[in-house]
Amino acid sequence: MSVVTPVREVAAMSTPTHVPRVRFCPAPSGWLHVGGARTALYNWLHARRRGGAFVFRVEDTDAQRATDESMRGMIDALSFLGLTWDEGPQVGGPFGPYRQSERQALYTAAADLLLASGAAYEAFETPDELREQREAAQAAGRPPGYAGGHRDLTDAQRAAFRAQGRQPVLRLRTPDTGTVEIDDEVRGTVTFDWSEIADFVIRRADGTATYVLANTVDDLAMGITLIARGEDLLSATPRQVLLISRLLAVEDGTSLLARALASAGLDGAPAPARPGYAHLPLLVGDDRKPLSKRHGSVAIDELRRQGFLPETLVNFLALCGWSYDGVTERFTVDELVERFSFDRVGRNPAAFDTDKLRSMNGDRIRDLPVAELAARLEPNLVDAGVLPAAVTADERALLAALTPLVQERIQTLAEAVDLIGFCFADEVAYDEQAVRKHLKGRAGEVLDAAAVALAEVEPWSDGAIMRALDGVAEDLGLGRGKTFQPVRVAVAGSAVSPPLPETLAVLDRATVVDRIRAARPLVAEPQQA
RNA sequence: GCUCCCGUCAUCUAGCGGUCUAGGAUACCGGCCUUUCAAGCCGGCGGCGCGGGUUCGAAUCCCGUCGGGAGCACCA
Repeated sequence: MSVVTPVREVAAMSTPTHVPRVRFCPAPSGWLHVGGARTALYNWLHARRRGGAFVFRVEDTDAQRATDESMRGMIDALSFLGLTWDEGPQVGGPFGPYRQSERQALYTAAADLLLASGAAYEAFETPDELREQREAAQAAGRPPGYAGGHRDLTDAQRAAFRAQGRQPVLRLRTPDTGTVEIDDEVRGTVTFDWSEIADFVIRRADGTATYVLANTVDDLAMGITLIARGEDLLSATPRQVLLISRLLAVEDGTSLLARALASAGLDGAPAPARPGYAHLPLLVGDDRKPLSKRHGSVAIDELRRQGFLPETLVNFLALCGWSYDGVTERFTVDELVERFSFDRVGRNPAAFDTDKLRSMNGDRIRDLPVAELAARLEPNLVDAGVLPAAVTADERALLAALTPLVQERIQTLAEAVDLIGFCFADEVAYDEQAVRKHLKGRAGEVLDAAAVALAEVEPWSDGAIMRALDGVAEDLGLGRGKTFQPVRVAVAGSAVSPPLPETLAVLDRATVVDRIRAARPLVAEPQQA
């Protein structure tokens, strides 16, 4: 399906709201965490549902923080989740480039035009002076925002500042009176007083664009119809709304934005319109504080490494702030696309509940076809060093046989490592506690008898092994607990493993018998013989 | 300090004036099952922040209050 052409047709009909264009625009610093992924997901879902376009734009205007590594991480994480973008890095699109570092000429042109039109003005305060003003204002109980000191400088004053070697920033003039109403798809109408909103910087002294400018210009230039982002940006919205008005202001038949686009030699959306808004509730940690590294794993890549399935993550993230009917919690991606809408998004912040995530992941693991699960387990076992990078056919066959045994015992793929790692190891790593607890008393007799019984049992199958072990138990007059556990510890090194007969059956008889004999000396004999 | 947002079990959430002695899920507790660990099944614990209104009737509407969060940057 083409996601680009319809926009032009729609623009021609001047009803741009029919085909939504949404975007996800992270700053490439750090990793994609669950909050960002949730924002990306909601946007993606919205675009997919209405046959619109999902635009991925990289906001790397702050060269200090942006890194290529982070950029790759974002791309990998989105790809892992299956959130494919229609326009953006790697795939291009009609309104590129999609990295803001490559669009500076556009912001410069827009800022120049804003200055020429009188919407913006030059301010010469240094960062230190602004900090002092802010502190003084705070101390006096006044709002800390810019007070408008350089709003109405004369040419002579500006020249004097320049003569001192100062470089000005550009500030946008905000109204002194009146209100702005923001019509938000999740919050309804939110009203702000213009008097609360100070003149803000759109271009830094070094000539680069700030977030508000770059972000607003690009949303317009790229024909974005709905801006869905975190609630933390709600109070920045009036400034963007104002900037949008200034950018869309028409003079001599062309908008300021169109002129900026032309002078930068870039293509923009044919008929940019004022985008709508949807401010998503914050995703917080289990302590109700904003998510950070302290909250364990909140990076998508880390969750992937731990063995969370992308379909679980997508399902779970969808539920972090959105609900369908309050009862249904299990959704396929297609069902989400079909059902998602911003009007079902809640307004209160959601805590990221790892326990529930694990539970949902376990459910999905259990529902996977065995062969599929085995295939997904493999890379995790390789990462953990249980399997070599080049997995042999034998190892793969063993994994396939083991997979049904772990399927209902793990919540994450990584948990399989502890459960069946011993099956692939050359040597058993004995858990000290397990040895102390189970290799004592009559365990020696059990191991001796089990070694003999298992060396002879025919066929080498779980049923026959079960009967052999039961025979040992009966001969010694012990229960299954007292017989199975010593054998389990001898073979697995641990008191916890998948069901014993089934597990032994998939291993070589020789391996099993050897391990039982090798463990024999570990048994602590009773003090009195 | 100012502005804005939010407030149902520990957690996520349903609820849009009567069907709510507030429903579901996770976690937790107990039982069944049982060779360990799980899974599964059954049962249990547990909540409308508070105070005023409006109304025959309020978790639902209004006001206040308290609490939490975000923003007020030459960061995004």
